[in-house]
Amino acid sequence: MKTSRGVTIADIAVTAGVSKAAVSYAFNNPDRLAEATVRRIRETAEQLGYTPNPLARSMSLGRTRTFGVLVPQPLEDILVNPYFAVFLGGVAATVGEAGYSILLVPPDKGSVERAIGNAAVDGFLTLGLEGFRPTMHVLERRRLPYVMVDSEPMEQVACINVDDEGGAYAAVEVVLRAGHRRIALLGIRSPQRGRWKNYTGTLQRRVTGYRRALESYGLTLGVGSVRLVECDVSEAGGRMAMRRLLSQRHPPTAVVAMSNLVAIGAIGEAQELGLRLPDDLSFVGFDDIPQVRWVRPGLTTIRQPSHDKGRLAAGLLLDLLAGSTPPTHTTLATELVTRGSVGPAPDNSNRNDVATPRD
Amino acid sequence: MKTSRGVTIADIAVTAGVSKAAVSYAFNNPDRLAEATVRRIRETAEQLGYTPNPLARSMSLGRTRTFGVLVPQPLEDILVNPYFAVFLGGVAATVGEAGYSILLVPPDKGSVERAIGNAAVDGFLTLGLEGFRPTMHVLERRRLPYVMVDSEPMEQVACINVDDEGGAYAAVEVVLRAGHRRIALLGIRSPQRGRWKNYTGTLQRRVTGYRRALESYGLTLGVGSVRLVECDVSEAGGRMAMRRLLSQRHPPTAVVAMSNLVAIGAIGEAQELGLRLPDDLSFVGFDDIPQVRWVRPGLTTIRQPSHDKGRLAAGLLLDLLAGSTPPTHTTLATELVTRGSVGPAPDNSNRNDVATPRD
DNA sequence: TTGTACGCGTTATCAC
DNA sequence: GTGATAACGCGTACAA
Repeated sequence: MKTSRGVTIADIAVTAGVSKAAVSYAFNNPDRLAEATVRRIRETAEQLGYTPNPLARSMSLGRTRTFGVLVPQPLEDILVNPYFAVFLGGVAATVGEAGYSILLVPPDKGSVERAIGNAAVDGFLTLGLEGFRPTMHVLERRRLPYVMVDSEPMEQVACINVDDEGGAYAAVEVVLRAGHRRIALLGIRSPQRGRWKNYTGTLQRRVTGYRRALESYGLTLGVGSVRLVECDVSEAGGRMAMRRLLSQRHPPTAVVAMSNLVAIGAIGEAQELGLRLPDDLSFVGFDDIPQVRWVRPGLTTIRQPSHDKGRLAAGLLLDLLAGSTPPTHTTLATELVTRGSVGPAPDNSNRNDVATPRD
Repeated sequence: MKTSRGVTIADIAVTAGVSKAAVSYAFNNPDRLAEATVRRIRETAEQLGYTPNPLARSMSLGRTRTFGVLVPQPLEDILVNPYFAVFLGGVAATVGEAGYSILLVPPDKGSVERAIGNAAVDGFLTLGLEGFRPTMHVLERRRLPYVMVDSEPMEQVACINVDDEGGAYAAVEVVLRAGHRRIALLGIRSPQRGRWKNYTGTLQRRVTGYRRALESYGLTLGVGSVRLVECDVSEAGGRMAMRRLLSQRHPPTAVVAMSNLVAIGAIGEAQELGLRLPDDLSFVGFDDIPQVRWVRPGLTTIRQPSHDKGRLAAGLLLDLLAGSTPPTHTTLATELVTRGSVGPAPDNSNRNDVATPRD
């Protein structure tokens, strides 16, 4: 039982003594009506406190002027990372000009698929999907355009990615060059639970970059003192991982993280445990969150253009919607930003390793 | 001309040889149908690649399961502030459990009112509205429940606020106690363009707190070397303001900002200009963004529970929607967090002021 | 299980 | 040139 049926176009039509169509025209196509009629209709609408029902309008028009941003984790987990805000800012900048809104679409009771089905949007932007097969299937079913960001590039699917492999390669190369051989890679918690050989998309590309860099120095991921540890993408996740790493027999002398947030957490933990940076421990991060410049020592990091990713992805989605473009693939460059968090490997830190550079 | 009319409930009805109603029941009320029928309907739905249209469903049910978060500025401006992400995280935590989504609602071509009209939501959360009268009018028209956060408390309107006045008082008191008399207050760019006597809501409460603290030391805002400067809520805004302040004849010895982001920008600028903290210049911030702990020296700040604001606001909106609660007002406490950014006023810094404490 | 009214605005078609 | 009529979009839910 509804207590207050909102004022509808029909109410105005009756009160003003015109048809529903006239009311609609008075707002959307005033030229078709006599000026006096338009005025009268608008006045009665004003008096009755009429507000068009956006749902009904969307229903008729067949579009919502809303884009869904699909994320694979609960929003409260993702929002802690400024990286997401930067990306979203890029999306918003492009989408806002076109008069579109942004619907945040986290998993519904753990299911990304269910969430897709419930979202009243004109298209989707997906960010960092890992197990993307079933998700894509549902996306295709909805017959809505979508752009995948940070995923595995697929034929006929619009994708925006960055050069993760190159960035990852550069990140590890930095510490290898500095003489480090006991290296911990701080990954991102994934459905694969550490089995990096099963990675896809962004994670896979990064691991490939790591491995290539390691191999050029004769090292192998997972062998000896080079290991990959998955952790929550948060400061706490970095701290926890760091604590575990430092409690081991041969703790790493360098830490390469897939996320600045994780790197900063790890740095905080290391510092609180009395280690000095970069003398005792070196760090490399990944991302370009603006706040990284607040930390001391400066964090050497792989910059990726998150804001541009958002802008481009949103622009591409608008193009797809307009039907003016085929689904394209774009890969943006990453860039090594050198600051103070990487130093030479401590003396004698490599006594357990025989690896030497090949090149 | 549509190229691909999506599969609808009617298509399935025809193919499966049943009525539309049966199809609907097969998904939402299977017990009313024979098992075999349900199975047959679901199978044909599967084969045809049916996806329910969320718009049509919302239309029927009269609810969208979406909340709109109304912000008074373009999203890309607001998203740079981690404060917003924290707030949104609180909203998401509460709203997600209830199966609701979040629609971000920035001004549409500069108009908050237009944006309200276009949003297909069940209710609104507003954040930091300044010129709120016309906005409220439009909100009321839509006859949707809404909760105002960081605004001027109004009768019959659900509001969540923090003790801005107390927080502001404490912020200024800290630097007054430390002997500072040349104090710059870094405000937030508002439609009032610096005329703080016209402030309402959060800004008004903060200025009131500032003034009360100043008065207890015989100082007056806007007189002598105590001034309020509005600036963009961003690091750049803080930097710009700081640069201007330091170029004046009698630069401040203490800076009290309404935002940590602004404070950090100002600190960065001051440091780059060769000033040492807190010896040459003291700073106090406002907010509780997590990343504030990354800056050195530690920023003394007024902590406000942004995450809780989001949680409570969303919870209140859910209650309003359920009709189980009247619109209530809640004020959360603020708290002074002392770190290293406030030091004693430099000697002879007060030679231009005669003010002394009264109490 | 079915038929059908309903929610609400848009727009093509038709009449004056 | 003005305005009305009615179909449409798509699922839901009540009466039969």
